[in-house]
Amino acid sequence: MKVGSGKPDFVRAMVAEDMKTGKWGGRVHTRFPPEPNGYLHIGHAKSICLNFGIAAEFGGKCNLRFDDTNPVKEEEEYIRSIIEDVKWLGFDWGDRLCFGSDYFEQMYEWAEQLVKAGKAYVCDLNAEETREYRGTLTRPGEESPYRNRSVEENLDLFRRMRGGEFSDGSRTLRAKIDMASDNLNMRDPVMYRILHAAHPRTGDKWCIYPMYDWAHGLEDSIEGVTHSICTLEFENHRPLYDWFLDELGVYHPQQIEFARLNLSYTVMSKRKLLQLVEEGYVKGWDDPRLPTISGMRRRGYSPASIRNFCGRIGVNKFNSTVDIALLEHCVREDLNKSSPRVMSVLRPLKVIIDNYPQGQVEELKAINNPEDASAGMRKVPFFRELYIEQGDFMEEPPKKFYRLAPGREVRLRYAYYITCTEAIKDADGNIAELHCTYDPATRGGDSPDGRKVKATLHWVSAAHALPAEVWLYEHLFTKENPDDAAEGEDFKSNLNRNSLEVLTGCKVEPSLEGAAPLSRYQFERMGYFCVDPDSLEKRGLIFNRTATLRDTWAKIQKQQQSR
RNA sequence: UGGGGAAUGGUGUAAUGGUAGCACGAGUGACUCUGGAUCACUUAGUCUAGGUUCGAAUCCUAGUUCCCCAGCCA
Repeated sequence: MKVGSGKPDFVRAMVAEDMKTGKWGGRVHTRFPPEPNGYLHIGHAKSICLNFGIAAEFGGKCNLRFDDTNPVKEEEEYIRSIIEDVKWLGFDWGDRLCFGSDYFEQMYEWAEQLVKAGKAYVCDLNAEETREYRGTLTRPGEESPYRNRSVEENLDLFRRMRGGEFSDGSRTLRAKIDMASDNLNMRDPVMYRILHAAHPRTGDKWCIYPMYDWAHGLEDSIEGVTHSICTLEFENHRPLYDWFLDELGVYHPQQIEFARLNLSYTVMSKRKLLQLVEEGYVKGWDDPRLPTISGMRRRGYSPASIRNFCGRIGVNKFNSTVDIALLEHCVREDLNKSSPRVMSVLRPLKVIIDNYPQGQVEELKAINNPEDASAGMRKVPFFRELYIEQGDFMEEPPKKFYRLAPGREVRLRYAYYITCTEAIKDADGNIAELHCTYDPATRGGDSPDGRKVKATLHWVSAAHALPAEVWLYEHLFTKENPDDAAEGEDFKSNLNRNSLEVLTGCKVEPSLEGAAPLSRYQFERMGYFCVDPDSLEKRGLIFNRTATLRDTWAKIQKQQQSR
């Protein structure tokens, strides 16, 4: 599957160069290595598209690998969701579903090898002492008093660590590198810590667990990865990645770092997403307002639109924030071509066609998708009583308002021209219903006398419409950069209070009867909507708004108001 | 103030010594049975200062700004 568009980014250029020089024997093997401690988000999608995309483009392979080396943070549920999300995005790892934990035994043997070579030692410093000995950014560290234990003692202690003799945090296995290194990662990094915790996959077999720096390169090496693509913050870790593999003398992949994705008006860090979920600011990991893959799926994003987005944003080595408008553009672009049109009234206003025969029903032909002739036609019922959108009528229309008003004629899409004769108000002075007349000669929506109208409205038959609930979403945050908060406040203070608006009493076209969960539609003139998975079991039809359509009138209104 | 990275329109990205291009956004207009879509046009950029060169986003020097690193997280 071709994911990228146009010119190769610097990673692809590197891979292409390696193919030319035969560095890896003509092989390309990447991996997507999530830690199962949260749900995947659009930032991960960038990495997924990069890794799987490169493999596909160069005739290579890409593994899905869980970097599950920390049992206290990782859960089965996350593994399940990650598998589902990567698959949904359209990628295939074949039989290469891998787990770092499957290599624990091999990693342990390699650790013993380093101990025997005098390159690793058991250290009795606790966490706080370790930190003190490490020094600071500008001051070199000091060597641990346990640094020069004999190989025999280290081996004995390390085996007893594995055997469960010692308590959590009481000892570590450390690489013996250089406490004076400018790179803090090289100041005798911890390889193993003691953690008497059950692991989702290995149960209680282990009470020592490998650290990322020790484990990751080994996982890549074992799997025969050629290009180990990770994010920028690991650039400082590459010397360590290389050191372990070199000291072991094993197959040595190349680590390449790229910048993670930032998106305006949202947050991407797992920590912040977890906080929003746990503290109830959103309804769960799959809340449609979240940039999680599951949230976007529920919102109505298509896998193709996400892949397309990832191909457009590029890959680089500097931090940047992509305008969320580009993401929205990508969904609209895809959904415009693929989604069936339907007429739904979100905020209904009753219309009575006074001169339309009582009890009569006509089935009018409507086009399912003007962008796709193969989508065919459908019938929509027309009736004496209808609903139109409240916003499509104004008693005193301002300039540039083309829609219905007293005495004005408009077209009902695929139906008739109607003219408003009277607006009935309720006790509070709100418009309660409209009386109109229709012109029978305009059946289907065209006037034989060539008469033009300025507006075409969507509508539903009051007798046939289905009730529905529609959830409208706006950006989760009011600020482009949610972290831009006042003194003493954090990103949560920038949460958009209007990010969700629940509309009840909506009226949707009868053809939507039994619409499948997650199916996507364009509600004409209103936007793209997706059937919420909770729909059927709970309160009947529920739709999530994926994106609005471009709304020229809303723009004019805004301009008029700001004047 | 140690080390490692990086700077191109509002935003994201091309141009590897030879016309600064594309996309999103914004604006204007055309068209339209979705004020949708589509199409056309416009807008706006090489971090700064020197230098090399016929010619610099690209090479050199100095500076500025931003990001990452002091978890027994990944």
